[in-house]
This record gives sequence, structure tokens and C-alpha cells, in this order.
Amino acid sequence: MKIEKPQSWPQTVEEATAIQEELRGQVIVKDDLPQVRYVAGVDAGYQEQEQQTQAAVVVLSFPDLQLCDQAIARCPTQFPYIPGFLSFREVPAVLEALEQLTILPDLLLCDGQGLAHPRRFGIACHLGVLTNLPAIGVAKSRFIGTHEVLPPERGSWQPLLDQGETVGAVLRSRSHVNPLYISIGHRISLPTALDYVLRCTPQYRLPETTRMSDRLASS
DNA sequence: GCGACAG
DNA sequence: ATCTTGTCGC
Repeated sequence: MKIEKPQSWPQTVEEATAIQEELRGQVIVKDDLPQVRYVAGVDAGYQEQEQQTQAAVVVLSFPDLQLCDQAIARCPTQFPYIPGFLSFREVPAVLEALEQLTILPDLLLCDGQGLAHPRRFGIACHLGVLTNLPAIGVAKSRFIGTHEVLPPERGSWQPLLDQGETVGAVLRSRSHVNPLYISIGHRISLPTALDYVLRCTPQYRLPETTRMSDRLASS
């Protein structure tokens, strides 16, 4: 797919913050997606003591979740890991990988938060806005926000609150297993996002998209 | 000032 | 994220 990549990437937290505050205004928080036929999973891994970032993207058919396309890209890691700025180290490589895709995905499942971010602009929002694709943030652990106790059954969920605002949801994707932290990335509502995440998670704790891109990224 | 802190 | 084997529990 064709992507309009930024001309340059920030070198400081101040520059990165400015970019987040500028782009967050472009996030669409309501459903604005086509019929979903292909779902993509994106993830990144690191090699050579984090000097190299390798991104992987897989495209699965939906709802049957069969692998249809995949791509890998590697580039020098160009931003340190600082909570709140994860996207600046992963997005450059992920965009390179997405460009190689033959199949245009209808929805992106990202490893990390979307709106559940201090400035409401986690990696799922960042990727969604830069690609203009509907995107969901699927994180394995909490970053910000609080929530009520969650029933142990698959499918149960609770809103994730931060400063009186619903920034996402905590979702039990498998009974009696640690929940997932779901938030809006771009062009999708929270209820719809929860539905897609569950439909992409037929067996394990993590969506098939995430499992497959994880495996590819760290190889 | 003291913790917390996506991947 | 990454370093890493066997082991505990549903």
C-alpha cells in the first residue's frame, strides 16, 4: 500500500510531544470503516541490543483469520523507549513494512494503546492517522487509567477511566486469564473495537493477528 | 518528593 | 522489548 510518510522524525521528547498534540486532533473516534474483509496485525521487535528495529505485519482474512499476506522491515532504532513515546520507535519500521503489503487491510490491530495514553495519542492512533486506516489499540498491560473488578469470563469488560473520561476498556479475551487493554486508534468506536478484538481472538489470550505478527517481528 | 510507567 | 528451562496449574 502507498503511504505518505513524514519527512523526518523527532529527535527530542519536546518535538515528539508537539507532534502528538498536533496529530491527535485528526483522530476519528466513531465508526468509519468499510466491511472488514482483511485484518492486519502489526508489531515490532528489537535486535543487537535495541540498535535495530524489526517490524512485522500480517494480513488475515476476516472472519476466518487465514494468513493472506505478510511483510517485514528493518531499520536503525531511532528513538529510546520512553513511556508515552513508544510510537516514535516503532512507527518508522512499521510504515516500511505496511508499504510492502499487496493486500490493503480494512482494519489494523496494533500492539499497544490508542486513546488510553497521557496525551490521548498512543501508537494505534499514530498508525491510524498516518495510514488513514481504521485502527485499534490492543495492549497486554495497563498504561494509564483505572477500572472496576472484571468478571473472570471471556467477553466481560469494564471501561478504562482516566480523569473522569473513558479512554478504553479492559477486556477478558479468555476466561480466567489476564485481560487485554483495548482503546480506539482511529475510525472506530469502542464497542465496535471490542467486538472485532473478540472475533480475532478465537482461542488464545491474544488476537491471532498479534500472535502472528509477534512471531514474525522477533525472528 | 514518591511511585508508576504501552513495548 | 529482551535475557532463558523447566515447571506449576487449569
